[in-house]
Formats: sequence, structure tokens, C-alpha cells
Amino acid sequence: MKALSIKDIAVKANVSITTVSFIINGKAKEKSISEAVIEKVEKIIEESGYKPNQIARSLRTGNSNIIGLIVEDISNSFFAKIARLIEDKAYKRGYKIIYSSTENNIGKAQELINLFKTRKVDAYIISPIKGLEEDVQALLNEDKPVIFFDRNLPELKTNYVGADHFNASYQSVESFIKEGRKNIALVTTDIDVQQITERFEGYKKALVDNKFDYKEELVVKIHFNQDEEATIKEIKTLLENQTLDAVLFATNYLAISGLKALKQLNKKIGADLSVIAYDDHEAFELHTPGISTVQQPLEEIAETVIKLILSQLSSKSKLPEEQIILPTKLIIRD
Amino acid sequence: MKALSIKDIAVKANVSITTVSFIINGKAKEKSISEAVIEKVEKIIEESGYKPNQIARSLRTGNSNIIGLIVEDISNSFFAKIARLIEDKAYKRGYKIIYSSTENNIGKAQELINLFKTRKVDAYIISPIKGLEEDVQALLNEDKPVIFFDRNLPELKTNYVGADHFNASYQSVESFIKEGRKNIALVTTDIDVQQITERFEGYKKALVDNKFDYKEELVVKIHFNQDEEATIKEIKTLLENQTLDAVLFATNYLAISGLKALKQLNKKIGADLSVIAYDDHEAFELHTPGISTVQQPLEEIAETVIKLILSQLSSKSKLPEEQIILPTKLIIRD
DNA sequence: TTGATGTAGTAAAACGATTTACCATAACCA
DNA sequence: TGGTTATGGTAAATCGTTTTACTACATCAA
Repeated sequence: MKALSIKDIAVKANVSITTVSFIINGKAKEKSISEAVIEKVEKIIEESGYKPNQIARSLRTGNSNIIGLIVEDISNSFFAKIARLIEDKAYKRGYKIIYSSTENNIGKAQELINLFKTRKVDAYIISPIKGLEEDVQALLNEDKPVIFFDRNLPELKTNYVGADHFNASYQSVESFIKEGRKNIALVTTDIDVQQITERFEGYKKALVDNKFDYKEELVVKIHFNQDEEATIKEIKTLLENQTLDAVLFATNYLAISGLKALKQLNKKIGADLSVIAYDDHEAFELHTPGISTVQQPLEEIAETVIKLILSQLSSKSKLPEEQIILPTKLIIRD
Repeated sequence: MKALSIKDIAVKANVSITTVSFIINGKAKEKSISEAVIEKVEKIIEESGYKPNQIARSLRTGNSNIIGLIVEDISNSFFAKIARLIEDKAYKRGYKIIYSSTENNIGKAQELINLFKTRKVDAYIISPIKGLEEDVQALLNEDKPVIFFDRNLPELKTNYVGADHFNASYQSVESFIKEGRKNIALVTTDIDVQQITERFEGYKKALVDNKFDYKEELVVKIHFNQDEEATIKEIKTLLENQTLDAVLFATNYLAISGLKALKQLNKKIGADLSVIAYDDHEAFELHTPGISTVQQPLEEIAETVIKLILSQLSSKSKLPEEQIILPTKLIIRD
């Protein structure tokens, strides 16, 4: 039971392959195919359940109607949700998404780009990591649409959509200060990506602007790929040794580890300790007390990414690079 | 800057396309190409960074080295984690995964299968829904490897890997009974899939075996696609009107809604109320008190799925259908 | 009558690989 | 000597589309 080909349809309809192709691609009118033939062919296609072979189509046209999405870790709820939203929106416009996780590993990221390249994806949506500059530049040189989200590689001239990470942590710190907190800690990671540094800068700037000292011992940088045990341990050390009364977590998984650490120490959030997490997570809403979070506008990010990609795909001419920074929202819970 | 083709390499090396192809595919020895030529060609390939066009390759060979993964919702942590594991394992064996969500919508699921078909994926991993029988049968008729996971469509002769849902809820109920609970409720969904019915049957059987009455008013079936608000409301009604002292939730997202309902009602889990959730979630571990859960063996499921798929892909001959049921683990927290 | 224009459609090249069938030449044996 | 086998390689068909360039006929205006 081999699949039907366009040739089978042509034979059945007693017309040429060309004619069938024109009809399939909606060019029948413009190529002046008669109404009678169009109907006949369409009927045969309908009845036989013929579907064009996309591989052959891709080979000939050079594009695949597939958009490649490269994220850090698809099982992280932030990326999973964005991926789902992007998938939905792309799907409605006739594009498929194929996605993959880099695990913050440059080698894997490079391999993925190569893989997507050999699959001729039409465009790339990437949450990039340092070290990927050359590979991305190569894509740009081939005039492939590339769009970064969540993180940016500022030295590259490309589109970027992300949240205002700087202001997000700036506001978080100010919110702590308004509450009367004096010793505000930051738990962040050591991956060297723009979004993380911006969160760090916002933290520092807010402290300084409010005449607080920036104290190095209140900042913990967790090594990215270490296992959760170790992370919890480090956070416990921070929590035990300091007189701190507020903690800002720079990612949702760090906040989750932090909450576990608090639980193990039997420390409660409340009168003498405030917490804000970055990126929402079901666990934060359910926690008692509720955990305040910085929420990124997932829906808008996804929508903007897709819009930019599609406008680039449709207009052959190169569009100006846009850096779109969307505001975050601080959700205070208790 | 167009990408290089095999022809470019052939010209550069001053040999035929055939020769280059043999070398790329490791058939040089067997086709008696001299060592000198092999080295020369390999060097040129290396230096030029040539990568074969997978689309052309797929068109010719009829397979794509891509496995299609169809799940209910990729942003659900259960599926996201499984997807990530499967992706990893497949990747190591030279296969790519492309995945997509059905949203429990038959139309969308059918479209996805069609889409994957026209993309010539080599195999399908599906968490199926009722109504997909015909489409899957069509795949089987074309001798495409298909493997179900999490859920099954028992009338189809295909491979299935899943957890022992019946025993999982049976044990959960027994655990409640041992605790001394008398009125055990079940919150489940109205989607008609085997895994959900099994969980329901296990619940009933455990009650009956322990000489409890099965009471219909203690079971709530939540409509699948309704928004969370409505779900929470229904669960609140259950919690308020009944004398119940234990609740088993049949999925993780129902449990999360349930916890939110409890929070809104200001009811605490403890002396007069026990809860068990299906499928783990970070929120359950962090919750105070910790929420007991039924854990599915994600790693084993992923590994088994990939193993079955690969053995089917490598042996041309049809393998016997296997139904692999893996045990779950009840994690008691407090 | 002629040249232009429109209508209806087709043949064949091209996309970039794999694979089958084949061609030389040399070597070897009986 | 002639037949077989091994060595080293290539030409061309093929996969299923899209697209360009063409044919053949009819109609119409000048």
C-alpha cells in the first residue's frame, strides 16, 4: 500500500502532472485551467485521499514550512508553555514547529543548528547561549530568519523579543524595600547570558539607588548544571549564615530549590523573610503562603515572536532588526 | 552563499558523485574505492563543511530519521518530561523527534498524523485518544511502526507502554483505608481513554474488596476542556457538601486545581483530610504538608518506548505486539 | 490577411541525494 | 589462449514535486 503520487492522480484524471500541480497549488485560474478540469481533478484528489509529499515539495522549493525552535530545556515550564503557545500560533498559519533542548551545552546547540539546517527549516527561534555567535551569524549570512527570545546575544544583528529583566528585578528589590526589608539576597546562576546579567544589574542598581550597600556575600551564583541536591545545600548555607530578610530568585527552578531549602530548614516565609521568584510556576500559587513572582508576558512573547518570524518569511526583503522588550508584572502574593 | 551539494564536492575532488556518495555512506570499502580517493574526498568534505541535504536523502531513501511524538499537551509536566527523555534517548541513536500536542481534539490529532505522514516520519509515538483508531490502523497498514504510551486503544494490535493505572489507584485507596479513612472521593475527568477508566476501576475495586460501598456522589468527573475556574468550583462543591475525608485525584492538573480549591475554602490537609495525586509535580513536594502522589516510572517508560521503536525500525520483519505495563510507586508525604 | 492576445494545457528540467547496472583494466589460473 | 575474478570507478535512473518554456488553437483588431 504505497502512498499515491501526483502522477497517479494525473493518470486517473487523464491530464498532465503539471495541471494537477497547478490545481493543488491554487494556480489553476492564473494558468487558465478550465473549470471542468479543476473540478474533475479536485474530486479525484478528494476521493483518493491524496496528500502531496512534503519532502519532494521541500526539495524542489527549498523551504519546508517548518520552524525550528531551540530552547534550553523543554521540560522547564517556562519553555514548555512558550513552546506550546508558539506551536499553536504557528500551526494556525500553516507552519510546523520542531523543537529541541540545548541543555545549555554549546556542542549540542551547534549540532541542533546543523541538524535544522540540513532539514532546511525555514526559520529559527532560539533562546541562545554564549558561544553560538558564529553559528547564528552563518545562518544570517544565508539570509535565514533568526529570532532570539528570552535571551539575546547583543553583538549579533538580529531580532530579539524578551522581557524587561532589568526592571523586573529592580522593581522586585524596591518592593522588598517598601516592605521594610534591609538585607536583600539574590540567588542566581552562573550562566553568562544577557537575561541573567540584566537581572543581576537591576538588583544592584535598585540597591544603590535606594542607598543600600551592595554586599557580595548576599549573592549566590549557582553553577548551572549541578544537581538539585547541591543547589539546595548552597542555598541553605546562604539562608543560615546571613541576617538576610528577603531573597530574590533569578529563575523559577532556583526558587523551587530555594523553597525546598527553606522547608528543610523549617524556616517560614512571613514576618522576617520575604521571597520573590522569577517566572511563575504552579507551585508558587499553591504554596502557603503564596510566593510572589515576576511574571513574563508569555502570550505576548509568543505572539510577537511568531509575528516577526512570519513577516520576515513573507517579505523577501530584509527587515530592520527589532529589539522588543516587553514589560513584566510583579505579582504579590501572600 | 548557497549550501554546498554533493556535486560541488565531486567536482572539487575530481571524482564522480557516486564515489562521493559511497564515501559519505561508509560504503567505500565494500565498493572498492581506493584509500587515496577516500582520504582526498574526506578531507575536502571536512574542510568545506559540507553536510548532506537530508531532504534529498529522505526523498530518495523514503525515510527521514525522524520520529513523530504526539501527546495531549506538551506544556503538561508529565508529557514535557517524557518528551525530554525520549528526545535525549532518540538523539543519541541518531533520531530526531518532532512533537506536537493534540489538546485532546480528534481533528487536530488526525491532522497531526497526516502532517507527519506527509513528512515521512519513520515511526510514531502516540498518546492516543478515542476516535483515532482508523487513522492509526492506516499507519499500521503501511507498516509504519506505531507505539502507544500512557494510554492505549486496546482494539488495535500495536505496542503499548504504560503504567499500571489500575493498581496505582487500587493501592492509593487501600492506603487511605489503612489510614482509617472512610469516605474516599475520586476526582477524575470525563475523557474516555483507557488509562482514566482503569484508574476509575481500580478505585471501585479497592472499595468493594474492602467492603466499602461505592458511592456515586463521591466521584466527580470534570469535563476535559473547561477552564480552571469551573474545575475549581466543581471541586469546591464536592469538598463542601460531603463528609468525605480523603480525595484521590486522577491527574496532576486536577490535583493542582483541587489544592487551589482547598486553599480557597481554607481547608487544610491533615487529621481529617488526606489527598493523593496522580503523577508527580514540583508543587506537591513543596506543598505544606507534602502531597502524596502516584509516580509513574518516567525514565523506564521513555527507555522502553525508544527500545521498542528502534527494534522495530531495525528489523524489517514485523515484531509481535507487546503490551508493557510498568509498576507505579506510591510516594507518601506529609 | 496578419499579427497580437488569450485560452488550455503539456514536456521536460530541476531540486540533491542513493543505487543499480555497467565499464575498463589487470591479474590469475588452467 | 581464453575465461574468470578482483579492483576502481562511473553513468544514469530514480524519488515526487514545482516551474519554465513551450505548443496549438481560437479570437479579434487593423
